[in-house]
Amino acid sequence: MQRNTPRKRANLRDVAASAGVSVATVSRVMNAPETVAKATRKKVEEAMNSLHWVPSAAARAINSGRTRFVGALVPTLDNAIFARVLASMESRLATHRLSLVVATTDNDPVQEAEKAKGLVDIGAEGLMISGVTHAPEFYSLIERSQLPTVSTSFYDPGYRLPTIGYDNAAAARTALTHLTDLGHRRIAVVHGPSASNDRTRARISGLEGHSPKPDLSFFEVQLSIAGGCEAGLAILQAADQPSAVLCLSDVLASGVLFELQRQGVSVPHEKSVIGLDDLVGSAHLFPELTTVHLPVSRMGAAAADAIASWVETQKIPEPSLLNSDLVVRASTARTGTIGGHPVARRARTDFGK
Amino acid sequence: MQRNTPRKRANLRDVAASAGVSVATVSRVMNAPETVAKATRKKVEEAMNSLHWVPSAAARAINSGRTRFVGALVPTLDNAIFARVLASMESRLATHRLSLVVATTDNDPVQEAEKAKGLVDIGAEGLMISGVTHAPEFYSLIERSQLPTVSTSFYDPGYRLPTIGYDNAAAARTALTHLTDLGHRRIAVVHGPSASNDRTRARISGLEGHSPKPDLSFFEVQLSIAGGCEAGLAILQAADQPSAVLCLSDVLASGVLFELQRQGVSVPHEKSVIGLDDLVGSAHLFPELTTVHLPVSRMGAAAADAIASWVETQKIPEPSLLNSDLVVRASTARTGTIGGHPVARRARTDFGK
DNA sequence: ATGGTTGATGAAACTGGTTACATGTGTCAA
DNA sequence: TTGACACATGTAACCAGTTTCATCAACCAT
Repeated sequence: MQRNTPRKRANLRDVAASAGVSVATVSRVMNAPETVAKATRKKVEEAMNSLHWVPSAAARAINSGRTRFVGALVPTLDNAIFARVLASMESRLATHRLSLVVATTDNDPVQEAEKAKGLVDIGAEGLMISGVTHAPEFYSLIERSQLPTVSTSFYDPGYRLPTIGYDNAAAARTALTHLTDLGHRRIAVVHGPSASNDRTRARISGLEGHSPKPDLSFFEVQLSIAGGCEAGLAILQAADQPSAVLCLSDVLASGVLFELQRQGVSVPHEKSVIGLDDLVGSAHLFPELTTVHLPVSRMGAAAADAIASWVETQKIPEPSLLNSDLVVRASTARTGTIGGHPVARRARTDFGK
Repeated sequence: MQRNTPRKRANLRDVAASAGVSVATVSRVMNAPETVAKATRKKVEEAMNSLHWVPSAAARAINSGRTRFVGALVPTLDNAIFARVLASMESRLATHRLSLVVATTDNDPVQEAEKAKGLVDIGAEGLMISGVTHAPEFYSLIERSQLPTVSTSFYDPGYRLPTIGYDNAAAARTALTHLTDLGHRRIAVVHGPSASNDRTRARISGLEGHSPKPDLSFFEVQLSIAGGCEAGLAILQAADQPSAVLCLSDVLASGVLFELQRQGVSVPHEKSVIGLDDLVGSAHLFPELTTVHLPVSRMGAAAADAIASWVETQKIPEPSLLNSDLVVRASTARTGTIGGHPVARRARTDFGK
């Protein structure tokens, strides 16, 4: 029973005519109801209802100059880390009565520039991006449009855009130090594609010049659980077996963990594994993953606040460094310690029939 | 060196004046460059640049009647399943030159209605929602605004909105049948909050009246890995130990898996575990998770297409049923079989130093 | 009765684009 | 030389709202 009337949507004038008032009065009913006489208001509201009138967002926006939404450009939604950032950003933006438009870039600066253009075209009031590397077209776009844009996932007060993030190099170093503190010297480092990801490069660079100097071997795989599995297998087939695996991301660490178990290698007894991110699930893996916590929720909220205030006050927000910290759980142990770790492979006790 | 000029953004008239042409010509340079003489075009482009002019999306929208973005209302971004749906939706929408605005509802119909209102207010051209249960205000909103809205994550051709999804009851039944086929009769069912989630309820109802009739015990926990762990522990403490655990979601299954391992219970030897969703990581867990695949990527893409076509042609799309299928992996085994499964706890072979 | 104030409403200008239509110029065939 | 026509450009109306300012009636104090 489709009503095929190519019904032209009613507009404010139609409502005004139908209610027998002026357009100004209708507008007032929307924006300042208390200034309209009760009887008049009622008439207008009835007219609105009977015409199924919904005000045009565009027409409002043209007057206020505000569209009330901002865009976020993230590499992918498949990594829980970005989902987390967006989740907290979205909820914080909501408190500023702002909505969030999401665009994924697949780590490709060209796609990023295109999607950014698309966001500007549809009227985004601000932008959130991830990482330091972007296409020249991207920079010229935000330059000419003077669009409030904050860059996240890293911290650099000297960057051309305000940054809100953590020190990736330091986070990686924290993880490495934890391993060397536990006596590990031969360490496998698992990381995602470094060519297309500056944060990965920053993390790798944080491993340089460490003292005591460890013997690092690098494994580059796709940034996914499957990639982690792949790395886990490759590590086991290497000539010199490392005593610990340092994963530059928790998803990789999860994959490594699963694969080591699959291959019968006990963690942390035979090998320690450390991650970096601290995803919500990481605390519940088996064994519970030792990792470096990255404050991504706070980062999302901070980015939301920064953009909102920039949009509202026109003042460029200060860059902000969020600290990351080591979370020691059950997947790392001192070298040479066999069976000594309290949580790992706890014997089954009194369950079962 | 902030330029504190409270610079009013340049508009089309300013550009026209600066270039010494009419507004129509400037507009043409934007929309039909080939109709403008080369020299003129150049003049105009220079004026645009020097004034840092970016056309107002709102003003464009007011003429075209199009804002070029649609909204998606999902319970949360923290569950990988919704991240997946949104990811595929976003990329498919991009092919229709549409952007995606994301709003989370936290499974709360009131929040959902509010956020929906927000999306309509900022001009969303269409909406995607999840699940069958919504607030009356929500329905009246989409009714009066006549907003193209598709409902996902379930299938019901009789629903008031077109649905694009799978049969939740059937998917759960598929999982259960797999377990009974393997000889399991005493089965623990782990699920998320049912009160606030109709899909969970549908899945539970799919378990009813099964033949052969299994002995089911239900464990309701938060829909998270932590919740799964909790359920895993609770199951082990139950009086009658089930031989299999049916999780109505893969995140729960992951948690159960981790916890069982932590407690020294071997899967699938001592207990089989089956999930429902088939998240990308599930294939790589240890042991690889047997689950029922839900075509969420296809669903996201289908929803994007449906909304796009509805917006463009004004024709209500047909509801669409996507089928789900069993994916047998390593976490389930026949009852009574000890050590017989090929993948589980394979002995460590020739690795190590 | 007069003037001042308040409250409710309307007329019209305005936002920043698009576009129908009009105008003016140059080229070419008759 | 003239008419036809294409091409480039301009004028002004238009989209759907908001907002300024004016108007007018009612009320109250003088």
